[in-house]
Amino acid sequence: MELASMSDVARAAGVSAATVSRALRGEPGVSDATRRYVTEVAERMRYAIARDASSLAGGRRYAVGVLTAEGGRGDLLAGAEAALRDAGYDVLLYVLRDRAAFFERLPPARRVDGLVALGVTLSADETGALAGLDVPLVEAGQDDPHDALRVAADHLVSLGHRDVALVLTEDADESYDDVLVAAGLATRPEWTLWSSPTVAGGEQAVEVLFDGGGRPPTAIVTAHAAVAIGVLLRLRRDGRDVPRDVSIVSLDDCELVRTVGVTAVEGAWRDRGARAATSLLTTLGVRAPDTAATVRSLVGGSVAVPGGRV
Amino acid sequence: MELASMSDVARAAGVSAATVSRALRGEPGVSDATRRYVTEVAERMRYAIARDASSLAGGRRYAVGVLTAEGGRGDLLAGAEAALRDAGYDVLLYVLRDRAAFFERLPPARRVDGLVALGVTLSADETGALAGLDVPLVEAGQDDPHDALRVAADHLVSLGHRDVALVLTEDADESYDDVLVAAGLATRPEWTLWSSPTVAGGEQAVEVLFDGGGRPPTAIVTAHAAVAIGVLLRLRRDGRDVPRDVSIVSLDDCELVRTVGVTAVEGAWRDRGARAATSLLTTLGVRAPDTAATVRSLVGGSVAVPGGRV
DNA sequence: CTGTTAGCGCCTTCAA
DNA sequence: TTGAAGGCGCTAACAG
Repeated sequence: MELASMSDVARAAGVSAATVSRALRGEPGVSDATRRYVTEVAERMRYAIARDASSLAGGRRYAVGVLTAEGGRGDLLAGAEAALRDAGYDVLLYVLRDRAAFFERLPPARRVDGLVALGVTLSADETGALAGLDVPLVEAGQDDPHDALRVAADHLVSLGHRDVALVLTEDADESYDDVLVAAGLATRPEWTLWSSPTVAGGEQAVEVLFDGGGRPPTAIVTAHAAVAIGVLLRLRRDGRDVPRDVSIVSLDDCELVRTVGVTAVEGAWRDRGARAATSLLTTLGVRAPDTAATVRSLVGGSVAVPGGRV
Repeated sequence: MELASMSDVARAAGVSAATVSRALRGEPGVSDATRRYVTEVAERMRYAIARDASSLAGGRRYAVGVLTAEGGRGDLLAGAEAALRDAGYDVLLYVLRDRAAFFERLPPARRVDGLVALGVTLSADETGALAGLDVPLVEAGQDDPHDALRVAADHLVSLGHRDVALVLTEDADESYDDVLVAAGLATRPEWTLWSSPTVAGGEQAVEVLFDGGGRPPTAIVTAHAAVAIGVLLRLRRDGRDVPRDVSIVSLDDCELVRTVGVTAVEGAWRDRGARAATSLLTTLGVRAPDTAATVRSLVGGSVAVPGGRV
């Protein structure tokens, strides 16, 4: 038993293939009754369109290529995939290993309608090579976590925290303090630190925050997951209880922080991927389904009211 | 300037399209000279085959669908992608979110030559639904980490460890002890534990290993990354130095353990993904490139000679 | 609103 | 060893 083709459906429905095509794609020029009937017949026959043929005839491929780095973030990818699939696009995955070879051979050539680069920073030459494919390209990854910080700050404030320290990684700027201020928090210069995006960076940040003579914060927000882990480890080693003595929030949500139990702002990375995909879809003229629905909330157990019990 | 099509190449080379097709695909029936010339012309024109047309005409799609779970392992995916791409196959990514909808609508229908399920356990019904696609399916994820344990055990033995404890997760069986024996280690019943695949599980394992009256091990091997983290945290909290007092090896290599600095057996997950893909390719009749080249070694800093300094 | 007619770019017979 | 012809399943003009 072969899979049903469009002409099979047409025959079964007693119409022409063109009508089936129009009906199924929601094209105008088909009566409601016909469209309904054809749709029903197609479903009953479990008809699945042959994209190859469709692409060949229509010129559009209904596929986008997603470029990721080896060891890239899975949630970035998942977010993009979700948005693309919801829009009816196939997702061709390209994991960049041998970059030179990739940009030389350009495997996505003639295979995709657009490209999304997720968490890979493209050089000018590489961007130029991709331009040869003659399809739109969207890059994601340079986005900043202001939104996530907003969520975290609001939550901490609602719990009564007033003394919140911020451990940023190198690519951040002072504008993050503004978010804290907007949330109703007082900022202090010594509570905004920069560290390397590593566990060691987090450990050092704790030293700075608690060794100086100043008042120690009741909560620490980190921009990077590894830093959050470092903060946690150092606080514990110093005999401080998390979250009783100090709360921790990671703006960077990943398997790592979840497993260790650090509270993180959820969905930030998924969002980025989805936004990139949506942006590309818009360029492609597709009215992309709303992405705003992504949940952004806190998960984890490293946050409590300041100085008290949970 | 449009992209060159096969007939463009044919015209430029002064041959028929059929000859170009045969030459480029390595089909027999073309003189060496012609093949070389055609290949050269195609390269010069930067010809890229239109897969849509190729699939339509040839019946094979040169694409396989990869099913992954949301939040699935990136390295499993990367391993599969590498193997598939090396074999000239496109990789269609399907992140399973709404499983019911996925198996009802079956988006890969008529789009792939085969399916690889990575880290998703398929129910009988789901497998049945996929069978309707009439393409081969390979699942990966149930593989066991005996190989990784072998690497870890050999390394620990070479450092002089004799007392090695094993913290397995629920899906493991006693056969792991055999690997330790083969590596020249003495096993003891109380040194083989089962725990939940969580940080808490690792912490509890340490309690059991060190609170009992028996001799404590000098090294702990865990099958799961989160467990390794738990072991590390608990040992530290108990005032034991890692790796001076106790070495830790995680058979499960991931961002998590690397970031925290736990030694892990590298490449295990990549390998699984690649093996699954290779297996599928074999089913598809493709002589898959050798995957054995994947490095399997130890990375990280949580291992030292027993009882001594590094 | 619906059907008919041509291809889309390639692979696969079949002849030469 | 090569070329010519047909068709894969669908969409996009055209007619009705």
